[in-house]
Amino acid sequence: MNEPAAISAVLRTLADPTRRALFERVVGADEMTVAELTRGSGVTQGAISQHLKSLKQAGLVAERPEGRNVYYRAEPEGLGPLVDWMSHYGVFWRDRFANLRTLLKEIDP
Amino acid sequence: MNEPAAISAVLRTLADPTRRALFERVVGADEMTVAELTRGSGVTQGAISQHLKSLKQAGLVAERPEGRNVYYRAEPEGLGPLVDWMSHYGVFWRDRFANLRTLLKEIDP
DNA sequence: CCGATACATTAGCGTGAGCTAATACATTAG
DNA sequence: CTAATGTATTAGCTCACGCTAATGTATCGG
Repeated sequence: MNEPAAISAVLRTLADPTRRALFERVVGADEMTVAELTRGSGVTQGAISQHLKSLKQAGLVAERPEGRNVYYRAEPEGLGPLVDWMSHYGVFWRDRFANLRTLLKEIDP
Repeated sequence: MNEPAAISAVLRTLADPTRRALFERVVGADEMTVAELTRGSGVTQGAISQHLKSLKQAGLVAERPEGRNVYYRAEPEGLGPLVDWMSHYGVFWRDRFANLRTLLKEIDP
């Protein structure tokens, strides 16, 4: 996928609150099954599968089938296009760089 | 606006390709009128005004009326919620930190 | 004044997104 | 084998979105 399309895909995918919440839950855990993700989501299992399909196509999650379960995990590279796109507007980040600095130190002191 | 709503607004606003292109053009210049932004946009002036309204409500642009012209400029704080949201997933950035490091040095050597 | 210009707003149209309910398919349990 | 469980897929509904065309409003020029 070329970059502009990737950016559109990531933004469009994360724009939906239900789907973003789903992604955040996947991020929080190492792996989760569809059934676990359905519980407490407020929507049907079918809807969850559809959202996971979108997230997968956007490169934000990956799946690992095991028996009749399918475990989903977050995919690091998925947010890459968004990071790259925002890097283009780095001039706007200056007010927020305290956060980034903290983050940098925490990861690579 | 509370933070979750702000994130949704920013993501939803930037998800549309036409609107994102509009934002990128505003970022590229200091200020632009609606007529200038309409030229080469591929859509009607009315559509541009609608998109600018969305961008304004998301906090991504600001306006400065002057006579019968209205000058639009990019608004730094608008991307803040998105930066904050992504900071939460800093664990995913490691592959991309070269870019951020470069950016940091460039701004505060 | 009066026509032209710049922008905003509205109604209406077409399209796509998200949801449910139902179904299909594979796997496990008994 | 049969029933139950986990997941994906589909059809169909509703609704919001982006667009155009048209109109409204204010400002500038002659």
